[in-house]
Amino acid sequence: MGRAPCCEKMGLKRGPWTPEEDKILVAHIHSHGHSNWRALPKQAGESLRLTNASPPSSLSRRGVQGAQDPSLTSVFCAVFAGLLRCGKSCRLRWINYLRPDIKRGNFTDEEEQSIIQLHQLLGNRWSAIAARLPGRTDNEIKNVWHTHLKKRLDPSAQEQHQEAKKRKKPAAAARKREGKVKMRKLDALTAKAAPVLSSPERSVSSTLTESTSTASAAAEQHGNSGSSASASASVKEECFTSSEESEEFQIDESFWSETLSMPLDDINDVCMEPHDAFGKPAGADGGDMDYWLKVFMEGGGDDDDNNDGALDLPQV
DNA sequence: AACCCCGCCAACCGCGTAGAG
DNA sequence: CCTCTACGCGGTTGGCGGGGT
Repeated sequence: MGRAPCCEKMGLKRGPWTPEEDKILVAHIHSHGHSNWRALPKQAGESLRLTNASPPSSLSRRGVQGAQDPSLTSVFCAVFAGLLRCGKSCRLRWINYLRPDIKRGNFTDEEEQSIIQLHQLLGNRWSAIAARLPGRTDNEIKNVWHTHLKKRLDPSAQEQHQEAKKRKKPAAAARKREGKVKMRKLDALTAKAAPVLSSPERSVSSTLTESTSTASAAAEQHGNSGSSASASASVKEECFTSSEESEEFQIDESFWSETLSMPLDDINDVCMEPHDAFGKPAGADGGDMDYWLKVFMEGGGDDDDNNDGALDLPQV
C-alpha cells in the first residue's frame, strides 16, 4: 500500500542524471535540506524559478498539501521544468553520488577487509555496513561485494575467476580492476586511484565491535527479516556522526567543475543558508555551496600529482 | 578494424515499515 | 485501530567501456 509509483508512469525522466540536474538538486538541498524527498523536485524547480513551464496546478501542491485529485493521490511526483525526477530518484542520486562526503575511487584493502568482516557479522545489510565505512554508500559497497569480494571469498568462484583471468592478459586484467573507475560516466574523471580511508581505526576496529552491539543486537531482537529498519536506524546515527567528523570530503571533480563554470546567479541567487543538507547543525561547519566552491577553487585542479584522485580538502 | 564478450556501476524496482491522520 | 503516505533498504537490471578475438 502506498507504494510510490515509478517515474515512468508519471512521465518523469529516468536514466542517468545530467550535470544540470545535479546542479539543481545540490543547490536545492544545500539551501533547503531534504526533509521531504517527494516534494523536493517541485521545490527545486521553484527555487530555480524556471517558470517557462509552470507546474500543472493539479500537481503543484499535492506534495505538500495532499491530494485532491483521487486519480493522482498516490502517484504524486512533482513535475517541473527544473527537475523532472521523482523524489525517490532524487534521494538516490543524492545519497549515492552527490553527497559531499562521499569518497570516490577504488576501495582500499582496509576497506575491503572491513566489508568482508562486516558482511560476516551483518549479512546483506548494506546500509549497516556502509554506516561503518565513512564516505561509502550502501550501493557502492553492494557493488563491490558482488563484483570483487564475493568472488574472492568463494573458492569455486575464485577458481573460475582466476582461470578467466589467466586466459586474459594478466596486466590488462589488473589494470582493468584497479584503474577502471567510472571513466565512462558523465564526469569521466573522478577516481584515478585508491582513496584513503578517512579514519581507519573507526571503520575497522572500533566499528566492528560497535556494529555487533548495535546492529546485530537489533537483528537478534527482531529476527533476521525485517530487522533492517531498527538496526540501520541505530547505525545510521553513527553514520552521520562519522560523516560530520570525517576529515576528508571528496566530491566528484567534474561535477564541481561544472558547477564552478555555472553562473551562480542562475541558481536563483540561492541564499545558501547553512541549512543542513546533511543533518548538520546549521552554520557550524559550513554546509553551503559557497564554501564548497571555494574549497574546490582553492584545492582543485591538481588531479595529476595527487595519486588518489580524491581531493584533499581542508578540514571543515 | 570490427565485432563480441565481460565487468562494472549507476539507477531502477518493489517490498517493508514508520508515522501521521 | 485502520488507512494512507513517504521513506529506506536490498535485489536487480541495463548501458557503457575496455579488452580479447
